[in-house]
Formats: sequence, structure tokens, C-alpha cells
Amino acid sequence: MNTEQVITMLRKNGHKVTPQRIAICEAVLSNKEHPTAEIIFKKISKQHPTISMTTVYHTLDLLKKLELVHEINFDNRVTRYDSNVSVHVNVICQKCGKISDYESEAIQSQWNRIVSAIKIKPVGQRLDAYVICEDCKG
Amino acid sequence: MNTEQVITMLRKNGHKVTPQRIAICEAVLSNKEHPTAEIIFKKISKQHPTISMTTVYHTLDLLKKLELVHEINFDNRVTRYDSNVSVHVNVICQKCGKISDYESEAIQSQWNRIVSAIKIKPVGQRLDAYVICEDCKG
DNA sequence: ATTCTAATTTGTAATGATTACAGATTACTA
DNA sequence: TAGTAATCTGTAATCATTACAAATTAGAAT
Ligand SMILES: [Mn+2]
Ligand SMILES: [Mn+2]
Ligand SMILES: [Zn+2]
Ligand SMILES: [Zn+2]
Repeated sequence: MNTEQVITMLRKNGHKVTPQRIAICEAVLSNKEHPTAEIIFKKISKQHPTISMTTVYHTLDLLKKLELVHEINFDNRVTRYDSNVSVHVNVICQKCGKISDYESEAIQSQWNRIVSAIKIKPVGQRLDAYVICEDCKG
Repeated sequence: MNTEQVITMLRKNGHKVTPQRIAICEAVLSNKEHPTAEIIFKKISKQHPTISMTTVYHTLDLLKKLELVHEINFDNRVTRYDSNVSVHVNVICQKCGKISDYESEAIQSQWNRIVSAIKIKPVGQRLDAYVICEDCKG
């Protein structure tokens, strides 16, 4: 999802295209590390010194409604944003908190089998695997 | 996990057995609806009118460390406690918030396949499927 | 049974990510 | 170019959770 596509998506849904929105969308959609609102805010602040946290939150909510990002909540009470909205596994280190995405045909099809077994049609999913990563095992 | 087992588990790990702890453990371990700390607190308050929220939070943390419950965090910023610590799918209605557990040999084995495909050894997992439940479809 | 003490409980205050609000600004429309 | 609703911004409010310190108590030692 590049900038042109974001602009098209915003216009198509009747939203205005502002410099702040473009900056926030680019920042979050290109970041594969499940950033927090604050991380996005700090990244953007360099180019947009007057941007406010409120705008970041509003825009992330908008992206969530447009189904371009998913929220992931953790026990430290901060929300992280996942720009990968396909079926995938978040592999999360219990020590350092690092998150890696794993996505494959195999994962997709095993998940489909699970869903079939339960006889539901999910509108979304969250698949987390908690590990101690290699860096933290030492 | 009955009261006797809870007492044994506490003693084995060097924790004191108090009336408050017993009440909280019984309340959360018997509740399959993924209750919040406040729901536990209200339930207990009838029998233990002087119990405090702080004690509820401390005891739930203890149960988490003993691996008897898992925390599940949602976007409304309240933590829910899951007394089902085996591999299972939480089926969560996006409208009313109701959570149902699904657990089976099939789910277990599909998840094992996913884990194998990723080549990790998880210390835990969270599998959520988001749906609109029958009651909310009308 | 009584005493001792560290663990636990309790009430209250502090925390901090998120949301509400209202006034200033601005993207789009005509 | 002007008009207006949407958006942005700064500040205040929210509220689940955590920190803290004083009071209580479970369990060990005598
Ligand atoms: Mn992810
Ligand atoms: Mn569950
Ligand atoms: Zn790590
Ligand atoms: Zn429902």
C-alpha cells in the first residue's frame, strides 16, 4: 500500500487528504514492527513538528475502520498497530517484546481447518505465539 | 481445579493460604466467561465485604505466575482472565463481547502444525477468532 | 498456647495511555 | 474566492491499574 493507494482509499471513503494523514499512514503502513501510537508520533514529529498525539490516535482509528491496520493490545496497556491484516502468526518474545510476523499458505490452510472445525465464519483473527527469542535465551 | 488443589498449589509455591485468596481463586477458576478483575471483585464482595481491588489484582497476578490463568487484553483497555490455559480458540463477538472457548484434538493438532511450520517452541499462545454471534446477527 | 515476623491485605494516592472537548485551521466544493 | 464541514491541535478528563504505607494475619518457632 503506497501513498497513491492511501490517497485513493481515503477519497473513496469520503475522507479528506491532509498532510498529517498521509504522513501517519505512510509511517504505520510501512512499519512492520507493530509500532505504538507514540512511536508513530515521534517518527512523524521530525517532519511535522506541530502534529499532536490526538491526530495520531484519530488517524489510527480511521485506518482501523478502513481495515488497513489491526490493533493488538498487550498487558502493559499500550496498543500496538499491525499493518499486516492477513491471516498470520505474531511471534512475540516474552522478554524483550519483539514481534515477528509469520505468514504462509500452510498457516492459512491450518487456520482454515480450525475455523471449519469450530463451524464459524470469522470476520478477523489474532494468532499469537509467545516465545523466548534467540537474543534473549543467552 | 478445586479448592483443595488450589491450597496445595499455593503451599507448594510458598504462598500463604488466606480466605481472600481462596475466594478469589475459586471465583476466577470456576468462571468460564473470561471475567474482569471488577467482576471477580463484585462476586466476592458479597461474602467478603472488606475485600479490596488491590488484593484482587495481586491474587490474579499470582495465579498468572502460577500459570493457572492467562490474561487477555482487549481494546477497551480492560484485562480479562482466562482460566482455560490449554491450547484453545477464543471465539469473540465483535458486537456484544461474549467469549466462548473451543478446544479439541483437531484444534490442538492444527496449531501444532502451524508451530512446526514456523519452527518455534512457544511457551504460550493466544488464538482469537472474531465473529458476530447468532444473538447479534438479527 | 503464645509470641514473633514476614507476608498479605487494605485504603488511598499516583500513574499514564487514551479519549473528550472546544477553539483554530484547512481541504474541498461550488 | 468564499463558505463550510471536516480536521487538527492543545488541554483537561477519564479510569483501569499500580505504588505506597500502615494495619492485619498466617504460619513458624518457642
Ligand atoms: Mn503481526
Ligand atoms: Mn478462553
Ligand atoms: Zn527477546
Ligand atoms: Zn454477540
